[in-house]
Amino acid sequence: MPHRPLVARLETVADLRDEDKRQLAELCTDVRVVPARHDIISEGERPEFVHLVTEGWAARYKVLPNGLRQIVAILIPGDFLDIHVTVLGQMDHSVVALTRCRVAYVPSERLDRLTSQDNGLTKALWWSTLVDEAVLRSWIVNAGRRDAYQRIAHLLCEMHVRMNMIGLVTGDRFDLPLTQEELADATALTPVHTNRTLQRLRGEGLIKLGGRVLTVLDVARLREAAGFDPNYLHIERRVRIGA
Amino acid sequence: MPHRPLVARLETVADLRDEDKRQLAELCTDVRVVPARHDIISEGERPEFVHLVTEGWAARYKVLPNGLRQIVAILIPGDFLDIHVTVLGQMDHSVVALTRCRVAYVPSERLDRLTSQDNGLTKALWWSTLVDEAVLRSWIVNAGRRDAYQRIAHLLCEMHVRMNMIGLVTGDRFDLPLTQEELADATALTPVHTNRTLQRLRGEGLIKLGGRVLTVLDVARLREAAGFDPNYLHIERRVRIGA
DNA sequence: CGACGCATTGATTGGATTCAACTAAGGTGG
DNA sequence: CCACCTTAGTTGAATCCAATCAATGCGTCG
Repeated sequence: MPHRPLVARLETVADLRDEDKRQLAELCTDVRVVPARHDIISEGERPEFVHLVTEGWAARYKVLPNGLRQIVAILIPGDFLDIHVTVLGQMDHSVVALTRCRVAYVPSERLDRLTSQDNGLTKALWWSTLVDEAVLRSWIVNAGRRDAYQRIAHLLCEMHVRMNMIGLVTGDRFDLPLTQEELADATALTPVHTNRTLQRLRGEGLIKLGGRVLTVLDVARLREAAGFDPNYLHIERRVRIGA
Repeated sequence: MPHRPLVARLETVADLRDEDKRQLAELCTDVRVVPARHDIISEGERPEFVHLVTEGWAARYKVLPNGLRQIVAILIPGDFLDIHVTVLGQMDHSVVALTRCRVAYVPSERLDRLTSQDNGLTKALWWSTLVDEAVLRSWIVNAGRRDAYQRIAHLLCEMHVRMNMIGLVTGDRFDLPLTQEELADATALTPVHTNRTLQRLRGEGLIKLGGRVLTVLDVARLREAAGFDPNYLHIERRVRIGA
C-alpha cells in the first residue's frame, strides 16, 4: 500500500492501537476507481456505503437554484466523503471527483459495528470531524471577509499544509489539480476574476502554477498575503510526531 | 429545570438511555452567568473547561488583521462552545455572549472520562458535531454564493428552525437578539447594507423585526426568497419524535 | 483538422462598501 | 426631571471590487 492515508489522518488527532490500525486498513478492502468529473455521490442519495478517498482529489459542492455552484470542501486522501449520512439520512450536497480517484466503499453497517465496539476509534473519528469543522469555519471567514487576493492565497496555503500532512509535497511543489473554474467555485469568485488574481500572485513572485502543479515560491510571503495561520489545521501533534 | 437543551439536542440524533441522560444532566452542575457582550472564551486560550450554553445566545467569531469580523456560528441553548479544544489544543477563534447567558462549565477531564466509558454518548456527541458541520457548510454557501437579500433571509430561516427545535418559538415569533451589526458580521455584509436589506424584507411583508423579536409573517415566501431547504438541519427525527 | 475545454484579455456594469450625517431610544447623573 | 451621552438604527451620495458580457488564444484529443 502506498500508505494508509486514513490511519495517517486519524493518528494526527489520536493514538491508535495496532489493533485499531488493522481494523481501519480492513475497511479499505473494496476500493473502486472513479473517473475525473464524475459524481461519487449526489445530493439526495441515501448511500449504504460510506466513502473514503484513497487517492486523488474530490470536492463537496452545492448547486443553487440560480445555477451558481459553491465548493464547500476539498477532499484529499484520507478524507471521508459522507460519514454524516448515518445521521443526516440523505446527502444535502454532492461530491465530485476532481481527478481520477480511488475510493474505498465501506459498508455503513460495518463502520457502525466497528464504532459500536471500539470506543477509541469512535473518539478518533469524532476528533477528526472536529478538525474538519475548524476547516469549514476558516472557509466561512475566507468567503465572507477576505478579498479575492487573500482568498486564493489562503486556499493555496491550506492545501499546501494539508498535502504536506499526508506526505504529498515535494520541496515546495505539489499537485493542485483544480481548474480555474473549480478554484473560483471554492473561493466564491468568478473564473475570470480568479484568473486575474492568479496572475497577480504569479506576477508578485509568490507562486508558480501551471499544468496542475503548484510551486510555492515564497511560503512566508504567501502566508503573509493570505493572513494564514495554520493553527486551525491542527498540525501540532503531527509536528511532535515528526520530531 | 426549564428544560435540558443538551439532552434535547442529542436526542435529535441518537437514542439516549435514561442513564445517559442522567449523566448529561450531571455535567451541567456548575452553571455560571455571563453578561451580554462579554467573551466566554477567547482566541488562543486553552480552557480546562468545556462550555455549554444553557440559556441565551452566543456567537463564534474571528477577527481578521484588518479588523473585519466574521461570525462563523450562532450558538443557542444546547450548543457546546469548545468541545474541539480537546483536540485542537487552543481556541482558533473566540465566543462572545450576545445576550446575558447561562453557561455550564464542564471540567474537560470529566467529559473525557464520560466519553471514554460510554460509547453511546460518544457517538451521540460525534453525530451532533456532524450536524454542526452541515450548518457550517450551508454558511459557506450563504456567504459565498447568495446575495444580501437571500443571505439574510436564509439566516432567519435557519434560526427559526433551530429555535423551534429547542421549543423556543411561539407561533411564528421568537427572540432574535442580534443587532444589525451582528447580523452583518454573520452574513458577511456591512451594517448599512444589512439595514437596507432588512427594510426590503419588511417592505415585502415577509418579516417583522424589532425589539429583539422576529415575527415570520410568511414562512413559505421567506424560505422561497432564501432558497432555504431545512434538510441540512436534520429535523427528520425530531419530527418523528414529535409525532 | 475541427472541436472542445481551459485560460486570457478588454470593456462595461452593478451590488455592496464606504463615508458621513442624522434620528430615535435608553440610561445616567446632576 | 431634564440635559447629556451612548448605542442602535436609518438615510443619502460617491466609490470600488468583483461580476458580467464578449471575444480571442491555445493546446489537445478524437
